[in-house]
Amino acid sequence: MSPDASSVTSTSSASAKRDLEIESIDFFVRMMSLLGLPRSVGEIYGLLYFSPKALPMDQIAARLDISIGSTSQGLKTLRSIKAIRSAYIPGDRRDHYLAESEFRRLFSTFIKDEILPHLESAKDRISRMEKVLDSEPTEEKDFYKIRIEKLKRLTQASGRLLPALAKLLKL
Amino acid sequence: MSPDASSVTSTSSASAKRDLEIESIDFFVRMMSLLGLPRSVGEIYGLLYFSPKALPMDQIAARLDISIGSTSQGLKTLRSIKAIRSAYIPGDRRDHYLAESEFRRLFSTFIKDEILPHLESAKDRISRMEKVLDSEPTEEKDFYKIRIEKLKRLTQASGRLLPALAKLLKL
DNA sequence: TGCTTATTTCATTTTTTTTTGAAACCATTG
DNA sequence: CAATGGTTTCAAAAAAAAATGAAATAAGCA
Repeated sequence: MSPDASSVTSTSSASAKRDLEIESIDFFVRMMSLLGLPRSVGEIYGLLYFSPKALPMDQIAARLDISIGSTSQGLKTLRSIKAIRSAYIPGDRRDHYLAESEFRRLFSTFIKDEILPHLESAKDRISRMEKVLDSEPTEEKDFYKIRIEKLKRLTQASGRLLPALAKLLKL
Repeated sequence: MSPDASSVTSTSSASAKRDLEIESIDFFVRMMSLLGLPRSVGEIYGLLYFSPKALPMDQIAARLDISIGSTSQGLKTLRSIKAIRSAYIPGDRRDHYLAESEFRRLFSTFIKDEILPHLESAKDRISRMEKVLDSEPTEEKDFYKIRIEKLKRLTQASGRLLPALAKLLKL
């Protein structure tokens, strides 16, 4: 029964805002978990996405009822994938955060940072495989050759497709 | 120094095969974890991918040194995403498994089974948001309207792009 | 410079996910 | 139709991932 300490600044329905907020948080928690990011990261982004004003860390933690440790970590992650940016609020020492609403760019960053590096190391691995196969006389050489060839094509195709996709999303 | 109990059926270098196997397992463990699938699933697929002959469950478990419980579970997962198929070996009661080498199809299945359903529920959620926004007079209505609009565009774009991508991969 | 407030870091705890191993179940065959 | 071999299931254990909370650090202000 304690009154909500957070600022109720408007005369308009707080519950409508809350409803939207909750749907948004729910939406992004799922979305982020699809990208393998922890729940707290989705919660933070979801909250910021439907917040008309930039929010400082302590308010984010309070509204979501998570620790400031998680919040700090989550904000760090979101900064690293450029999903949020901080806004300067005069007369307030705290950093204030806004969601980068162009969510598609986020995917693009994700592809670039999380997927493409794996592809790079895949290329190295395939070279190693080819070297092994050449170096020793192995039965079923054809079988192995074909499999390696298929892996190679897969990584090449991805190496072309993903950057194209990333570019497409950035627009 | 104990002799390897697993079948050494050929005169060709077993170590070359082993090397390829290890690289393959390593490769697919990473790949599958990118899709959020457990390590054991990647291991099994990696082993099968570079196995010229179909392997029964107990041999898979033995080679990977994992429990038959994990193996059974992993095979079930791989079957569900059509990443493997079983081959009938006359005179042997055990099921034998082969990797479906067209790995791209696997992505396609993944998109269809794991991502598109989320998109469906996202549409419902957005309708709910619109209803909330219409029902109550809220300040910053424009802000919320724009955000909902952006979400809508995102899901619509994905709803078009992903099936197209899935089709492309299936070829 | 020292004081205060904000933020980060990180060891510990909690939660979630994955693996194990044994029992239950199934299916073939002698 | 029992016995054997193969597979699945699932409760418990182990491992991995995430969240907490408090100490360390940084950063603005008097």
